[in-house]
Amino acid sequence: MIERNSKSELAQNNILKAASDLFLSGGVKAISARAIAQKAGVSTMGIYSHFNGKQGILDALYIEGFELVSQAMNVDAGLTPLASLMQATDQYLSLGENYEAHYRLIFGEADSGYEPSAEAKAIRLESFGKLVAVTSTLLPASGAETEGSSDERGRQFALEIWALLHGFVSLKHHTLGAISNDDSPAKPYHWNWKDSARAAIRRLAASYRID
Amino acid sequence: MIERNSKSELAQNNILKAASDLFLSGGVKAISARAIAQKAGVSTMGIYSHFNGKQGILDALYIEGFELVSQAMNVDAGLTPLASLMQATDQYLSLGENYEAHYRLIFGEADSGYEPSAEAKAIRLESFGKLVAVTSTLLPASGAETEGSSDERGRQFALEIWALLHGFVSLKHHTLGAISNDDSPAKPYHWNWKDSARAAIRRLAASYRID
DNA sequence: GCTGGAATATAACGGTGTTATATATTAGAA
DNA sequence: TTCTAATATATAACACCGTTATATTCCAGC
Repeated sequence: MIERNSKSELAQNNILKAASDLFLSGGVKAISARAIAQKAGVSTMGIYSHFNGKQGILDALYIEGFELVSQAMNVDAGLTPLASLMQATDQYLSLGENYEAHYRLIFGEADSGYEPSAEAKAIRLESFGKLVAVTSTLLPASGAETEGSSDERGRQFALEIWALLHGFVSLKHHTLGAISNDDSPAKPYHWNWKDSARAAIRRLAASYRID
Repeated sequence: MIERNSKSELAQNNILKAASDLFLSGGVKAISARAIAQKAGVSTMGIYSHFNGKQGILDALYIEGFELVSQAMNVDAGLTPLASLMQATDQYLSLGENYEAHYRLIFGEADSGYEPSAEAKAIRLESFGKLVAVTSTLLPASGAETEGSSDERGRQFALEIWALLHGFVSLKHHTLGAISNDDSPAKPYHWNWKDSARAAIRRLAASYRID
């Protein structure tokens, strides 16, 4: 029984590792069922018996991606609210760069036909819940009645943070990649997209009176 | 000569109209070469002789999308800077909803293998240039030296506007769609993603002292 | 009317996701 | 230990995809 589970689990682990490796190096185009099966040393039917086909493979990678997003929210203890926010910002921007394949999958830029499973959707909702919880602790106590309940204010803040950061990462992938000059000052505008994103986050923090 | 050009142009127009119609109703999955050819009444070879294949079809749709983005920046004359900004905001958010297929294509959520042609990239750069020009006119005169040149300040503002709006539209497509309640108050959080985006833009405008 | 270039139609290529079918493996019961 | 049934696997095949080779048709110009 143990040996049988080990063999089946071994096949599953081999398949997922093969999928992750191919995905990190070549993106979604690199993870055909045939390519994964060949790299994992199984038959294409194994992708279906162990993982519900491409759907299961993409779900697993999607969940990996949201685990990375959750990890980006972990900051050092003892920092000021602004320092915490800036550290999480840098971690998120680096995620968008260093795990580009996972990032693109999360935001639908990998396989337009992919629809996350219920389990995968639950994990992304958890990620958003964690974001709301973490960013709410950064907000100063609110006094003004017009700003709505602290729950609503916390969620609006979380949304603005995420929309702004994701906006920069996505624009970097599709529009600004041609004009960002992380490495080359010869490009037209001569600016750094990450510094631009950091400045935007600082301005947002100031508008919420975080310092 | 005229009749022959008309016939060739007729074929091109039929192909592009077929592609746009299928794209608007079914997204990128609906625009296979065979489906477009059948709907346009030509052979698949016609997609290649008139349009350089799928590349040319996607380029044409991509350009349509950026034309829509540029149109979203056209606002009524005589408005205050803040009213102009809010009108453009509403137009952009509606674009993300009503032309979802085009919007997804622009931001790489349609066909991960698609790389815009040089012509298409030039048109998107024009779009960004227009955004910078339009939003710069909304900024009050800057006095503080620490805020950088007015060109840099204008571009940073344009980027923040676009990152924020695109961030909201993209999150709506992929994460917040499950929790937005445009139509149904039964969903968990009971809020309106567009109102949230508007509030974020107002806050950003205030931080740039636009009113 | 003929010729050559352009356009078109069709079938085929090599890829994809998926699975039907045959075969191999293995656990459990007798 | 043997047999059976369930599970897993390997292979080939299906239908679809983007693309194009090849044959045929159309048409402009001489």
